[in-house]
Amino acid sequence: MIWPMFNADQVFKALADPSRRFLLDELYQRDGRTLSELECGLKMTRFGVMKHLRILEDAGLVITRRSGREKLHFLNAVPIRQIHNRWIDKYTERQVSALLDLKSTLEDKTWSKTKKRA
Amino acid sequence: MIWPMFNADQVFKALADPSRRFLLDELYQRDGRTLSELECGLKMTRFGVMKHLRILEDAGLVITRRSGREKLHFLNAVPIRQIHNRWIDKYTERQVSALLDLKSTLEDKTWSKTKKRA
DNA sequence: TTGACAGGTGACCGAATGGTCACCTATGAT
DNA sequence: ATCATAGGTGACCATTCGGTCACCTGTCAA
Repeated sequence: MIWPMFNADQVFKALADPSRRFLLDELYQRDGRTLSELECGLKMTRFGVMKHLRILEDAGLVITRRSGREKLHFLNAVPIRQIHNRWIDKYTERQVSALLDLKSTLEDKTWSKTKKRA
Repeated sequence: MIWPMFNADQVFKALADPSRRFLLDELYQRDGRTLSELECGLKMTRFGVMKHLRILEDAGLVITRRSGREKLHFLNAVPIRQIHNRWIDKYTERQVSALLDLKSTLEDKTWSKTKKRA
């Protein structure tokens, strides 16, 4: 059987750049975007965006499909989950996720939904 | 209320280096190690390891406690879970984690527990 | 108290990274 | 056919990053 095997180093390196995380955020919000669409959100030339998308694709965080002369980009969450599983076992997961659920509940009550992301 | 707020950029940058991921692996296996203990596992001078631990600590991935002239290091999984939550919603989580559980089950049956990590 | 041991700082250097540009290929509309 | 549009490549440069070293601080034991 052929499972897509993700190179941990590539995944982490890919996630290390804020522009690439922004691209993942965009795809998380809506899949299937083209290079030109994704280019709009970043103050950067097309070539920079292309380079970033290439790195995300090589890492397996983004999957692409050609459609005519366009290239559609899709988010793949599997490598993210693998990162999670590396340092969080089933037991710890319950504690940590409960803590963060509580945190977001409190934030929604007291403040507005302000999310600070880099 | 004072919640420990993690800077996303620091966390991802911290995770981008294989030596630092190795240090987290070590602490995941057993908490409360000193610099000297952690130094042994890496082919690097003490100063390099110290720099890496500093970066992990600043990112909130490692928490430290002084004990006499020693400094004990502990793994903190919360930022890892936050990464997870950024791109994996509750619905996707079920699919992805089921997929990875199946994957590891199959691997345990067919092969031995070989883990390739960078 | 003095020496050995655990930890810490700032400067420094080679390697890797982010971003741009000149230039090229392929697809679709007219 | 041809021209605008979407995507792609390789070289190049400034900045950042990983690692080392000379040197310093603090703590425990004899």
